Amino acid sequence: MLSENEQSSVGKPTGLILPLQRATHATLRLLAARLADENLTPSEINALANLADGRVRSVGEVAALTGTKPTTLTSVLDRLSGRGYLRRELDPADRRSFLLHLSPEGDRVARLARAAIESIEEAATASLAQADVAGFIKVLRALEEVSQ
Amino acid sequence: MLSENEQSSVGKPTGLILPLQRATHATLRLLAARLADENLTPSEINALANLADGRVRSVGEVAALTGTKPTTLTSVLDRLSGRGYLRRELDPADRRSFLLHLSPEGDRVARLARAAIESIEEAATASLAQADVAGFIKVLRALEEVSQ
DNA sequence: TATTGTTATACTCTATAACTATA
DNA sequence: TATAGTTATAGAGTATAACAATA
Repeated sequence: MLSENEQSSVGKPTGLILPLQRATHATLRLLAARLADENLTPSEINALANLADGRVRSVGEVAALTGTKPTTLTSVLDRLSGRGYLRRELDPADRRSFLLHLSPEGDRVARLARAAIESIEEAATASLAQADVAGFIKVLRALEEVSQ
Repeated sequence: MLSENEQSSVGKPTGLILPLQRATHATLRLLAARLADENLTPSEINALANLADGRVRSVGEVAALTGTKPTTLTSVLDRLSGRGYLRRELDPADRRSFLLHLSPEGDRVARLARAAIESIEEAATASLAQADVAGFIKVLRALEEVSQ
């Protein structure tokens, strides 16, 4: 008899994507709850967290980092911009493109988002081996790669 | 000087949740594209795939498996039911609860969804070690657990 | 001609609150 | 009283097509 994780023959990788979506939903909800004071939606958190390192990025770059399309980002950026968290500035090097600049207040919230994310990550991986985390990242990258 | 992925002290697990969301977006889109003939949304695919093993489940159970709330599922189930893919049947053991039964056609589509998922999983993990996949699952479970 | 990003548009996703039926 | 699930409602997420500006 085989256990649930070794169902069939050799290393059949069943049950990666469904748990992936489940975990994404769960972490998204927790994240929004932890940041309830800032009243941020998952997409807003995601966008801010991807700008939290202080680097200026274009809309397209943030779209790629969040895994969405520029068109999806527009309304998110509108809201963040409306709150004064960031502003769009024409890229002098390519005037079709906008560079996203965080305001000091936006930077504060972005750091908060990043900290909340790291706190969850640390809690989750505290009792796991480094090799497991490394495997996690490898599989994630592979899933991304085949999904391009 | 430290690289971006080793910012602070020891094995700080930075960069799990952001890539998680990115990979989720990417796989969701690929999945919908692969199943374009069936015209299914990500949530419909997710629900069906979680019923594809032929087991009868309640709305609440599928909600837990997909990582959403029952209220979110209602419209998804309405659409699937409207297409004749499943029907809600009162649970005789608890008449507040509905059991979800796939029709033969629903079962066909659910298997298709499951197969598409497995195909992506196999492509992604083909060149990875079993230990990496095992680590992936462990981290996923841990993230879910701390996010309850 | 091709690309960046927005606008217009159309659905889907998501959840809270209120409700019904059952436990 | 508590729980399962729906309905009503409101807003956020998602993408395609059309467009303007720039490359």
